[in-house]
Amino acid sequence: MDPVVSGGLGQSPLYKIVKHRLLQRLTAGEWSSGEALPSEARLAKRFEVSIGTVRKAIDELVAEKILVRHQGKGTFVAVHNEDRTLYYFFHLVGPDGLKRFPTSELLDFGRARADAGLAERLGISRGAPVLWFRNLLKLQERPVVLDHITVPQALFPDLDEPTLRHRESTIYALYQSRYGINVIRAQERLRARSCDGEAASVLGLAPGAPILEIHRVAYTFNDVPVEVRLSRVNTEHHDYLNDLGKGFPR
Amino acid sequence: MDPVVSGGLGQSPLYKIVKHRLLQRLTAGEWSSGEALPSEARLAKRFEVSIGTVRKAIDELVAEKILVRHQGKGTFVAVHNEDRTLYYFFHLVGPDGLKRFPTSELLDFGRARADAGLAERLGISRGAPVLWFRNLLKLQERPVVLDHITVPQALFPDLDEPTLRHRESTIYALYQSRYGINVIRAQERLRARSCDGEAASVLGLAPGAPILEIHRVAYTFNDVPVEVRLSRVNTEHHDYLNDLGKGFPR
DNA sequence: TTCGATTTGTTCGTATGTATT
DNA sequence: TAATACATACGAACAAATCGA
Repeated sequence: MDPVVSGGLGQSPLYKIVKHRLLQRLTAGEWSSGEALPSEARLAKRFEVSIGTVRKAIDELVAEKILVRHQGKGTFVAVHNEDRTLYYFFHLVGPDGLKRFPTSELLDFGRARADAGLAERLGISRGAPVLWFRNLLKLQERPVVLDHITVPQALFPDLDEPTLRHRESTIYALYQSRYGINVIRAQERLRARSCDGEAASVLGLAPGAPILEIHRVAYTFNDVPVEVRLSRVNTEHHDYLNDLGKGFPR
Repeated sequence: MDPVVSGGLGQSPLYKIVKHRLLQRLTAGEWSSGEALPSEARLAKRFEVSIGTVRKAIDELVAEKILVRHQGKGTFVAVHNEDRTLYYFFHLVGPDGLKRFPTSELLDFGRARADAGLAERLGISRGAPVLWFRNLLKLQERPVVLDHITVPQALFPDLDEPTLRHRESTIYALYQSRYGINVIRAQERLRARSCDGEAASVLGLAPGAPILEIHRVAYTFNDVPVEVRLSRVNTEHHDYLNDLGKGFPR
């Protein structure tokens, strides 16, 4: 049952197969975040292909921000701690158009079971245990985002309130460093809604004021969902910035 | 003043120089939209580089959706008429998550002069003549988006109301086919706001209802701005869909 | 239908340049 | 300085898709 022969990618080009095998090793945790992969020459030997074929496979993984190359040093598993990836899933900017690092405050933490909708979005069974928590993001002292985040218990066995509260970096960096889960993709759906009373008071808005709602599902390798998140954003003083046509070199 | 030697890219790799020269020819209109470029072998001869170097230059232009390759046929200037690019700048989906082609209705058309803010965003001088028009988009008979669009007069010399009203495809396809202007990139800033009375009536909402405001600046080659657009979106029944981490192959 | 010419796609190999340690 | 690693550039051969004779 070698995926090279049987898997979903029957008659694929060699470099796609190499890419797939690299993804498998990555998923299996052979190289953890921040760690260097073997050199291209070594990988070429291991997979018994030319170095150019390995490069082409890595090219795509770099384009997908799963790997990072450094000339003279090596190829590394992308880390969510670094400037390059830190703002990859964070789109809010002030009037000046610059992204700033938000401060984060954990509000609640709890356990529950997945209802039908949640189960479908998380790819788990109905009634499966989940963890949820609410998080408040502030930009320049001003409360801006109220997040309600839900994850499958199974993927984050020992995740609890103090772990979340005392984390060092972003939530996705925690997923990565502590649970080996790499968020590499997300789908967001944005809409304008009226603010309910509680969110209003947290965000410093009048009840009924317009807010931006963002429903996000975050995925790891192979499109496996790992998190569902509802963000409610006060867009009085900040915008959601979206660059179209910038997912390319330089 | 050959950019290879002097231009902004002094000591660049060869393939970057080839890419830059291709962009120049594109801007100069040597190949118009939908047209085929010379074969890679011919381009390699013309630029006196290897075919691999030409391929690497074209690779990036394809990643930027400026060119499209078809095995066995050739390399073509991307056209905004096709499914692949049609929805590139259109992000609204219904509850099912599927994009549908909107119907478009021109509401107003007029001429004005650029104020300070507009001049800055369009990269023109204050007081320069501009054209503006409002456009209503409907999805499944329902009015969803009210666009207020402003462009520099200079780039669209003979653009008038009937031309806009009787266009065959999208607005960007018109820019491309009639004025040779390729919109390849845009920056959008989204926020939630309350709806003013007029927009409310056009969009079938109560005055003061929350709407999604999208401020867009659209760019052509070399980051030259060509259009400023304010979209007001009724997100009662439609979402703005944003895929993060999908700007890559397959 | 078949065949051949053309064009892009894949794979290999090699040499050299540049950054890091 | 030397060794290592990625980056660039070249060339060759064959595969796969397309199109017209």
